[in-house]
Amino acid sequence: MATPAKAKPRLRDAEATQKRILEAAKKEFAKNGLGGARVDVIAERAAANKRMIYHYFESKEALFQRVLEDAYTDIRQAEQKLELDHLDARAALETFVRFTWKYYLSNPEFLTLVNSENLHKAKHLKKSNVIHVLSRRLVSMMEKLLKRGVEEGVFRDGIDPVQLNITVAAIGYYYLTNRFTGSILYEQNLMAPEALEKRLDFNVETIMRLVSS
Amino acid sequence: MATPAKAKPRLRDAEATQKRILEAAKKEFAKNGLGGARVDVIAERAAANKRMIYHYFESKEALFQRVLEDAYTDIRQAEQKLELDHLDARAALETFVRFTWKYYLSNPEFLTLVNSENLHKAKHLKKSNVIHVLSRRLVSMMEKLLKRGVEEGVFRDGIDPVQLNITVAAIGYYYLTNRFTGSILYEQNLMAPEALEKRLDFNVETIMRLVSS
DNA sequence: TGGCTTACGCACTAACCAGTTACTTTATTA
DNA sequence: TAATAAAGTAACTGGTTAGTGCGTAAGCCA
Repeated sequence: MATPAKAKPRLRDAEATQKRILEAAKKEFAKNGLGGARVDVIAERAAANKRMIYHYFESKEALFQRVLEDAYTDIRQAEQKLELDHLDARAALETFVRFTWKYYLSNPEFLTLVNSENLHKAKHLKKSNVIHVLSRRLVSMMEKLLKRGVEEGVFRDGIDPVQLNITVAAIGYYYLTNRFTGSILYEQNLMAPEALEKRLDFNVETIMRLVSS
Repeated sequence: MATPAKAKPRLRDAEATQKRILEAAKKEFAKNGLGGARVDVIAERAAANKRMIYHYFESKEALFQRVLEDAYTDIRQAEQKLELDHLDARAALETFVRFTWKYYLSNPEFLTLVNSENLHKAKHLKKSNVIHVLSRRLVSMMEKLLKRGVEEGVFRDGIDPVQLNITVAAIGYYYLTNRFTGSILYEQNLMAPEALEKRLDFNVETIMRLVSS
């Protein structure tokens, strides 16, 4: 009754195995980077045989590309679900800043995967076809939001949506991806609940002041 | 006359060999991360024997720690050389923002080394002793600058110097470390001279608006 | 129910790589 | 100048790792 779709838990389930491999791979790649990740570890954590990884995903690098694509798809889909049109421009932008922060905070693997991909000069993302459609939606969302803010008289004119997107990402991403070195340099636990709250407020302030007319 | 210190270019020069190893290691670690870096490659690029690396620097990880310490020392020293006290608060802060950007731009290895260290949860930086002194100087520099700005009546009161430091770093660091994925996502070359200039101006604007009274 | 497709697993290999052993060569100093 | 310390080298080792060959059995369909 509770699980109508998967009536019989098949002993052999290609789809489920692939899902387990992808999930394990995301964790392993995020933890150790592409180079440091071990295929054997992925197989073990997926409760699958290593042979299966090469059966479903050609190679370690092809698997990494798939994990990366899935990660971008996930964040871009979550952004689209925000439905910022229902809010006035200022509230919408603040919602977006808070969302971005929370997404990074609850999906730290995303940060590490992106870092790893940049270490490899984005060679895997280059091969991907799904990426462009996703990010175009994000830019046009920000474009509309900025235009609306100008019309409402609360945002100044002429702000580049790409620069703003990058900045919103940057102020959250940098803090969180460098949380370990940051905590040592500044001699405080940057991941303490109060510290996180403080940073999010600071980020909202930064963006609001940046766009305000 | 031109080189008074090193009269005879010795065939065997411990100091010079160590320097060559450190320089080669910085490049290799920055290019491939700690895990992806190859000790043999470092030895070859340093025109030294691999045994020398273990003679001077115990292990691969100890060498990485040393490279990382040197990198932090270099940027902190460069910051101190700015002598921001000679400028009014607004000019001083703008100078600092522009310096930070230019430093990252001309020392991209720094970004990758820090990323790599965070992938390893800052385990090497934890062992370091020189780091704290360096970063305390940076925070107090920003503290003084903010205080001066308030006294001049150009900055608002109550800005956390650590948050500001993190933000100045973030808006430059993120753009540059993610230049490869960014160029694909936004379908433009983020490293084109005009794009770089545009970003730096945007960053100055972001910080100035953030602190303005 | 027998035949065929495909999910799955064991055990291997070829290459790689951090670190070491045992040695030679060069410079310094008693 | 002989002794000694330090710089440098080549070849090796033990462990690891991405990728594979080959075999087994589960599920599907005629």
